[in-house]
Amino acid sequence: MYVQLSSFLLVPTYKGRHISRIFPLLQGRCLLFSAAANSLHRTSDGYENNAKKFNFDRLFKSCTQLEHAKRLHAIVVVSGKADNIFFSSKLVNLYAYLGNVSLSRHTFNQIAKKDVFTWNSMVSAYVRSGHFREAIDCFYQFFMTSGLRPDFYTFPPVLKACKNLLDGMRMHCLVLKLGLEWDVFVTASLVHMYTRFGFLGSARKLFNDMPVRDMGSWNAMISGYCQNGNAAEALDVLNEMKLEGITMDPVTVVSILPICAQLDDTLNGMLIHLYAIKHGLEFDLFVSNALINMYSKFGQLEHAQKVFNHMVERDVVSWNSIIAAYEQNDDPHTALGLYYNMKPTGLNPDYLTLVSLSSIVAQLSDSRNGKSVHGYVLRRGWLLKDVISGNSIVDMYSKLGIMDSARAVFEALPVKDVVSWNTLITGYAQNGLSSDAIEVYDMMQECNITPNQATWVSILPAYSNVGALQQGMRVHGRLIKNNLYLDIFVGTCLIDMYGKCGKLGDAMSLFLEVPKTTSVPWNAIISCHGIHGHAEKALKLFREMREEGVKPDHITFVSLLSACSHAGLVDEGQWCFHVMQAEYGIQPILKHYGCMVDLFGRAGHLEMAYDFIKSMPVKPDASIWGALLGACRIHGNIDLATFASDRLFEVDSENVGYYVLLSNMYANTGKWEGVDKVRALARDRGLRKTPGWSSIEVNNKVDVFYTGNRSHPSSEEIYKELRNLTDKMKSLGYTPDYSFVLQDVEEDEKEHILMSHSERLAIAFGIISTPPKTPIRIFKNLRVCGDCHNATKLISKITEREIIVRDSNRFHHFKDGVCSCGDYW
DNA sequence: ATAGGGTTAG
Repeated sequence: MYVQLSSFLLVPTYKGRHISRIFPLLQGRCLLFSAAANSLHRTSDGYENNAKKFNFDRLFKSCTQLEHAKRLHAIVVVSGKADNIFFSSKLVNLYAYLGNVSLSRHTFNQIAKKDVFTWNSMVSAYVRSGHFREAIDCFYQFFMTSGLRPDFYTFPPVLKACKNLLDGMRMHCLVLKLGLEWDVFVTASLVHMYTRFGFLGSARKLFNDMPVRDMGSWNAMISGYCQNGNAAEALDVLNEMKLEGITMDPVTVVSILPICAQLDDTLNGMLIHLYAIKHGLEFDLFVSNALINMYSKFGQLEHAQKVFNHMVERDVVSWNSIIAAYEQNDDPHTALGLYYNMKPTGLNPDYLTLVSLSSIVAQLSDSRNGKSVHGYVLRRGWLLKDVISGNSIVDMYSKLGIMDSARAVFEALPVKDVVSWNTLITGYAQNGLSSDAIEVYDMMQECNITPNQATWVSILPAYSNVGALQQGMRVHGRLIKNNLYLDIFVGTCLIDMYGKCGKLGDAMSLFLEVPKTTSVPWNAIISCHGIHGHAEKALKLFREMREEGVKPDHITFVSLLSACSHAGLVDEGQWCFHVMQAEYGIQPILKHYGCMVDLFGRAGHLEMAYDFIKSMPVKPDASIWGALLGACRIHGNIDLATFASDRLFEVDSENVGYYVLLSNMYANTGKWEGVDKVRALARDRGLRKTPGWSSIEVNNKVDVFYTGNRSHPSSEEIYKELRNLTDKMKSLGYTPDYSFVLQDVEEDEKEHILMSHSERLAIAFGIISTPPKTPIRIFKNLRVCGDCHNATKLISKITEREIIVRDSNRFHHFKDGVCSCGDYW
């Protein structure tokens, strides 16, 4: 027999760890062979003791690869043991354990006379390999056709396989019918089943009625509460357990740690860590993984890293956790380094590794590796199998600004959940493509997907961005119905939406309703007053915020400083800048410096602005020089402008706006060669002028107008109305200001160019498509043109309409021939 | 001989 078997059993890759413990004297390539042969021999010869010693169980457990299992199977067959229920059922289990359930099934089918153990093995094989549907089917086949009675070994796996409450309750009935509820394992499994479907009451009742509870029962109840986010109840059960003198085991610790993370309870988290050390659970794989995740959520990366370093054994979850820890705490470089360190360990990245990786490349703005990540996920088939993988790729492309790819991946997803939609909507909104965001949101509605908080938080800013007040109000109504409008994030978005759509009063009354414990809603309302030019009110709100003990953050001060600069409140702006550092210890960032330069410059204190730049402790970037340049344009200081623009282009700005600004200054002074120079520079750097557009919402629909656009259905009427208005304006003393025409063309042509600016097209469309005297609200993506500003004042007088124009900078409220900005902007 | 309860996420 030895000779016969040896041909099967040349095992070149076998890791001899388990076997060499059993056979310290036998080592080498044929270990498995010897052990198997010995074991079989003695068993069949009736050497009971030896059979136990060299038991097959150890051998089965030592099979770590499918090849080993197949060889073992061969031994069983060759030695005529294929009909032995024990060996065959073991093989059924083994194949399932090694991930090949079809071989399990095949082996199972070969068994002529199946007993309860055999059926149990098959059922649990399906469950272990994740084939829940098949497990349930197999169970019913067992129950209905085999003539055997399922026993208390059958139900724990079957209950795990139930994928909805109905299945679970049916099983519960069967358990009662078969009188198996006395078994701790069975009842604990029922408890777990009920918690999985959120039926915590039923679970708790079963748990309370248990006459005996083992560790697994306690853990089922505690983890049930934890996974449903019921931290308080989980802690109650934990205390009850402690009172009965039972201590936590690794499973309890692992269930409870995410709760500490969720509650941001650093103290208890560390106490449990100490407990784990004291009870020798420190090096448990699951415990360590859970600790890494918890410390990561606390933001304590050193602790997470320490746990990781001290681990004796690491699996994919360990690596995923430590990579995600750095990725989510804004350290993509370290995270990427860890990813590369993972490779040589021989562990294969799984889909969650790639989820982190996609976020890493997005944070690094690494488009090239973004494509590789996409390819990797695609090749593995994860994109089709798992929504989360797909969503993470859509998110990655959105963050990289490649919306076409994001859209393509989204379209190809076989299953889209609410997160998929949210990700795409947020992607468009964050990339400034508001109308695309709205279009996707409308599609989502048509597909009957129920939006959630994240949806509102991304669609509302898109509405405020194009001034879709009516649609925004519709969402507001819906939120009132769902009682979500007082949610701090949604509420803030609504405030922002009303503020940016010109309804400052509505923004304010909402602000009074939402909880105001953090700076978030305060920042929104302060910034809204700022863009409306109400700097005094913004300052008053800031004082109230201080009185209520809410700590301002750096965004609060950006809003305040910008409010002061738009209103020309130089002293107040300086006061804010001082308070920010002296009272709140907030170090100014470039945005704050930019606001200060703007504050001085706009008010005409160009020297002060320049001195301020020289006194800055950080290197000025393009936005700083851009602010100075903008001020120079307002106050016509060509020399300083030339100086500022030289500095500006030294720092290699990517912002087209500054090139346009400088080119405009040259154009205004007739220096066309300067214009050409700047345009060439922008072209060399691959920058294209942002096309100007204006939008207006009429009848729940947003219309967008580009400068000179004639493709609108009402184009004829719009130009007719504009010619009509221009005539009336001229009789009121309007003369076109050609300094805003940036092309070197004839005068007639210039007048036409001014008339077809996008803001004027939108206003004219508003006039012809709404009833007389209705207010008109216009949005412009760039700054409003100076000549259009003058013209709009007159149009508001001629048509007796309020015209509210929001540009990239602030609001202009035109009424009776004057603008709320007092021509200071 | 066969079983339950556990960590990572867009």
